[in-house]
Amino acid sequence: MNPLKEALDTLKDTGVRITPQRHAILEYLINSMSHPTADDIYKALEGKFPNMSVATVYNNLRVFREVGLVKELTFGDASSRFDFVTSHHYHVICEKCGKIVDFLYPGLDEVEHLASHVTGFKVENHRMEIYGSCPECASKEVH
Amino acid sequence: MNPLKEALDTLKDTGVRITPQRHAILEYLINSMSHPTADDIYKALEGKFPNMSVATVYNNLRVFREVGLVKELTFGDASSRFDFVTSHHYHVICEKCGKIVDFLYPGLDEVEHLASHVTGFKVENHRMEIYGSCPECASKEVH
DNA sequence: TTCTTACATTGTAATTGTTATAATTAATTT
DNA sequence: AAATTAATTATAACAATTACAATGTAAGAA
Ligand SMILES: [Mn+2]
Ligand SMILES: [Mn+2]
Ligand SMILES: [Zn+2]
Ligand SMILES: [Zn+2]
Repeated sequence: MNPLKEALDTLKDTGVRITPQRHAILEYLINSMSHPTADDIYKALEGKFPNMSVATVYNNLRVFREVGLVKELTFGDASSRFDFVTSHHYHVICEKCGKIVDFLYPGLDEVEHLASHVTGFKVENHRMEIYGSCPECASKEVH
Repeated sequence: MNPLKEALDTLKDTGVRITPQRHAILEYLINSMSHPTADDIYKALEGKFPNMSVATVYNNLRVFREVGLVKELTFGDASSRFDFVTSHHYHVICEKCGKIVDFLYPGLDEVEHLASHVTGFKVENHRMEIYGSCPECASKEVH
């Protein structure tokens, strides 16, 4: 089944109304294959929805996050980015141009276990990102 | 040698003037043994420096970051936290009360290597945090 | 010392991403 | 259809941070 249809089913199951705006935001998240900001989405859809409020984008991204359809990525400096949730993965980020690349890695269970053991925390999850220069930016560096 | 003295030497070596405000901010960062926000520092020092501007705190934290004395920690939602740099470590964070605990773990070199291999990035560093409930909050949960 | 210049601090305004609020519109239930 | 509930819109508010201009301070040259 295609991911959009599946996402819409999730909304239906959790009693969240499927509005044209929500449909469009989901569709954009899935098709863009990137990690857009709320503003990216807002701008991308202003052709189709000239009257949509930026608050609607934020509201709906929060709704999607709450039902587990999207993951919010927060990289310190700038604004949040949103990732349509497929399988669990990490991100490799270019510090020069900001490019974000998905990166699969088998879960770091051992780290979570050790952290729990050492600190006494009930560990739920973790985040990890890898930073560096993408091939394009790295090649520009050496000139 | 004590860390404050060492930090002041670093400033001297890099040609950064040691002002009373800078001295006090560094001292607070080292002695508090925590991960304060800029505002925490500002409030903690307003007794000693009633006229210090919040801009001064931000300016100097940036200076300290640039010369490698402090690390800025950005956890999405709230404001940045600042960590006086000692040895490399990770953080375990309570999602209930916000407590932050240092956590030592041998470097995840393997992850960096694989990421570099798979994406072609020139990998520089990574970040990782572990999330869960601290012992106090976890015990409150089960009631 | 006095003059000069560079750096630092202060107070405040501006900026940015995000959220809150109230009014309006749309969808669902009765 | 009427009533109820949820969603959207427009705009104001907010909080963290930065920019800016004016003032203050310290080191170096004369
Ligand atoms: Mn991703
Ligand atoms: Mn720490
Ligand atoms: Zn790049
Ligand atoms: Zn806690």
